Amino acid sequence: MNSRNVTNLRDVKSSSKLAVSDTDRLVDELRRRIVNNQMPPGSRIRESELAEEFSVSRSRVRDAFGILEERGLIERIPNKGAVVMRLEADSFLELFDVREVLEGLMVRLATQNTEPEYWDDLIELFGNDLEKAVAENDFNAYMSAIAEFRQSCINAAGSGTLRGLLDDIYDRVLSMTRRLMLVPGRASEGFRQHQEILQAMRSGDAELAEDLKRKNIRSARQWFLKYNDFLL
Amino acid sequence: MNSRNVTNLRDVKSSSKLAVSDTDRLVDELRRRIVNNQMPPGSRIRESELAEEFSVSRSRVRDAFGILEERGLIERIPNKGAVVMRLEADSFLELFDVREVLEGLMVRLATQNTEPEYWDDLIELFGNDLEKAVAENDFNAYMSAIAEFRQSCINAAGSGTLRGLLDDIYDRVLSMTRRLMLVPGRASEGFRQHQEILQAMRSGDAELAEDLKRKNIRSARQWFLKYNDFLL
DNA sequence: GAAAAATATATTGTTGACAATATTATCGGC
DNA sequence: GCCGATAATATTGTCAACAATATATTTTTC
Repeated sequence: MNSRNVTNLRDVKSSSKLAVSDTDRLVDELRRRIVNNQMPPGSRIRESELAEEFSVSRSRVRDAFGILEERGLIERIPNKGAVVMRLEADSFLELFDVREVLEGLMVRLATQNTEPEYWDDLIELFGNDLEKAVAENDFNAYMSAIAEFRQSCINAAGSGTLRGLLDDIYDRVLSMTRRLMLVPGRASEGFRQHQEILQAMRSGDAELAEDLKRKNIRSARQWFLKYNDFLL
Repeated sequence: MNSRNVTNLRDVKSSSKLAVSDTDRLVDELRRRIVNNQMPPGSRIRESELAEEFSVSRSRVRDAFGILEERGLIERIPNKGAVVMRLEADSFLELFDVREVLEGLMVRLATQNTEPEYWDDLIELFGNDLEKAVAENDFNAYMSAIAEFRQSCINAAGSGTLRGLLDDIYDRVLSMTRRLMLVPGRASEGFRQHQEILQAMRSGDAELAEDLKRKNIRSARQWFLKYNDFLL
């Protein structure tokens, strides 16, 4: 967190244009590459390479590495260098556990803090068109819809603390989320679950929404467990 | 999270003796000073001062600042320096919200992963002696008991991811926890709640334990709300 | 020819010097 | 005496050279 309060780096950057340092840019770009699997887990990253590519001094790269390390995206081994963190099955299960409670909290707060109409746009987004797209395996459309849902919820929840925690976790599970979507049946189930959650939110039932969101993550966890041989 | 997997810095350091860098030591000491209010919120911290005091180069201090910043303990303002983060009432309420779900998860997992006997020591610790101590306002005894409870739960839960999140939050709320203890009635209520939670854990009822822990945090939140004029 | 030792190379870790910026002190005008 | 401009100081930000460490290569020895 930089010129920031309790919320984390990205928020402030997106809300206040100025003061994006070299380090911040580096962090952002490396984060992008990691979550897009352009730098797959286990990849070695050399400081000097990046310094040259981005035309910055090695110190900046070093600072960026420090932040990425603290976020759990890379691992630094003294005198050996940095490698993209490799997540094991255990870690994913742990992440599912914390996601269950945190995303549950997210939708509860979001529901409590908004008028029912706030959700109409999302309900429309999760309508027949998207259902068809999901049925036809258009995962990009589904992914961006999920992302929008997530973003709207975080904004509505209005907790910088929660946003910070969720953002950190999100980076670590994104690639897995995408792979999980490929498992036959998972996407359409997830779609339906999101519809149900949105209905609960629209009707203002925060407790129900929380419960449904938790069930949603728990079911994703089940699919992961069942297919983790293929997913990891 | 450093030469470390998903867990965070402190864990690894405490489990593997070697490789405690200057930076790590600095982070630890500064963290201690901040949570003990030796450096109260709003305090300005100068890099060169610390560099001299610890006989390290300013770069190390800088690295440490980066980590503390990412953890939300200090705020860095470009070209102006670092100040200890000042938490507002809103932030505390946000922290209570996330604590509620995360500590709930903590006791649920802890209960699931242990044999009933695991909790006997803690149950004894939270016995008549401690009750008397609390009644006589011996807050140090109570604080360390709470800390032990917490640590046992985290260990039993066995999730590095969760531990990392809780540790981060802990640092930010410790000073508030201590102040809240001074409010007449809060300490003894908290004590009783912990006894109940321990009973639930001892009997293996994970769901109940989670529910009780959540109620525990929620009641702390209520007290905070009621007395925040005095607490902040 | 294989294993061990010694050398060479590459990469990370650390530092102190310098540049950029903000804060404080000084001075002159009214 | 007070306000604004300007200089002096202090503090953070950046960098490039050097040291320490690990890895790869070559040489030596049996």
